[in-house]
Amino acid sequence: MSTSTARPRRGSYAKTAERRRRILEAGIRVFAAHGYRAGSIQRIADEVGISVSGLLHHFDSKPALLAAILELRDEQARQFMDDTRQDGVELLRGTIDLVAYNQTAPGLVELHCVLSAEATSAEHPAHAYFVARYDWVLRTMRRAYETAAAEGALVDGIEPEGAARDLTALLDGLQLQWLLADGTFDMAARVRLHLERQLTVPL
Amino acid sequence: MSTSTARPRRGSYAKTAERRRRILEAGIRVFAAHGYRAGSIQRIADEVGISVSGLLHHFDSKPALLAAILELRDEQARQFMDDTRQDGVELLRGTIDLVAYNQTAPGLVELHCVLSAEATSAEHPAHAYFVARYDWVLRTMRRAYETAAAEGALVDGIEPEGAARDLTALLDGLQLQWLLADGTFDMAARVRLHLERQLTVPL
DNA sequence: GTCTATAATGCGATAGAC
DNA sequence: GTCTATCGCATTATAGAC
Repeated sequence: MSTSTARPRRGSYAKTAERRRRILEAGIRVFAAHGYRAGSIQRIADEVGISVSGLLHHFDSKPALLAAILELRDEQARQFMDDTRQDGVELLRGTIDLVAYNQTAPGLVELHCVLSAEATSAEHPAHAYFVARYDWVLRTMRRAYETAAAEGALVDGIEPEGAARDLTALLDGLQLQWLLADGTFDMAARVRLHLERQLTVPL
Repeated sequence: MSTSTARPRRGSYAKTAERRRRILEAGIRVFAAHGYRAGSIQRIADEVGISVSGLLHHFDSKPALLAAILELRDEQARQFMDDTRQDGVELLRGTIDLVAYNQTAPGLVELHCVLSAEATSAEHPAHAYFVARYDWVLRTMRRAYETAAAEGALVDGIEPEGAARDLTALLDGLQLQWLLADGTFDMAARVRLHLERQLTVPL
C-alpha cells in the first residue's frame, strides 16, 4: 500500500488540496458505511459533487484512494499515541484517551471495524496493511506492559504479550458492540476498569 | 429476517435437501471471504456447479439466502451453548469449549467477523439480526455472571453486566486478531485465563 | 428442478475534448 | 483540472422453455 503524492510544482494548490480533502472525507463515510468492496467511487464522487473521472484524476484508482484514507487515519491517530515519546503506564493511559476520542468520531470507528474485518481475507487490498498494523500495535502494547512491569506497576501474574493481545481485543470488540448498540455505553470507562485491574498505580 | 422453508409435500427430497445444503456451505465460504455485499450469488452458484437461476429456485433472493445461512449457524452454535440448560459457571466454561470449536472452523469465524462488522450499518439486511443477537448474548452472559456471583464463585468487584460486555468483546476481538494472524495463537487459552481471573472456582 | 435468455442496473477504468 | 462519452464486465432478478 504505497502513496503517490504527485504534487504539481508551482502555482496555487489550495483548491486541489481542498478537493482531495473532501474526497477523502467522503471516502471515509462511504467505505465506513458499505465497506471497501461494496463501497463505490461513484457514490463518493456523488457526495463530493464531482464526476467519477474527476475523482480519478486526484486518486489514480480505487485502491489508491483506500491507501490514502488509511494513511490519513494513521496520521491523525499518531497525534494521540506517539509511541516514540510515551511508554509504560503513560501509553496505557493514552489508550483511554484514544478510546474517548474515538467515541466522538463514530465514522472512524465504523471505518476501522468494517475494513479490518474485510481485510481479514488474504486477497483484500488492505490485507497487508492491517497485518502490519496489528503487528505494530501488539508490539507497542507489549512494550508498554513490559515497562510497566519493570516499574513495578503491573499486578502479579499479568504477562505482557497476552495482556497486549487482550487489551487490543477488548478495544476492537467493544467498538463492534458500541456500533451495534448505537453508542449507548461508555467504551472508555470499560477500558479504564480493565486497566485498573491490571495496574497497581492509579490512572 | 424470516425464513421460507417451503418444503414440497411428498416424494423423495433427498436431492433437494442435498442441493440446499451445498448452496448454504458455498454461501458461507463466499460471504466469509468477501462479505455479504461484495459476495455474489453468481460465485456461490459457480462453486456449487449450478446456474444462478438454479440457485434462486432454492432461495428466493440474496437476502433470503443470507437469512438461511445465519439460521443454520445459530442452530449449530446452539448445540454448544444450550442456554436453557446451562447457567452460571457451567455456561462460562461452555464458552471456552465454543471458542475451541471455533478454532477448528475458520470459515465460520470469518463469516461472523465480516458479517457482524458489515451489519453495523443500519441499512444492512442483517442489521436487525445482529442487534438482536448481541442483545441476547449479552443478557445470557450477564445472567451467567449473576448466577456465578450468587454461588459465590465470582471475584469481588466484578460486575455482571460489564463483565458480560468485556467477555463478549474479548471473544470478538480475539477472532479478528486470530484471522489476521492466520490462526497462530490459542484463543481458547486466552479466554480461559480471562475467566480464571474472574472466578474463584477452578475451570 | 434446472436451464437459457434477457432485462435493468451498476461497477471501475480509459480516451479525449475543453 | 474537470468534464462527457464510452468500454467491458458483473450484478440481481425475472420470464419462459424443457
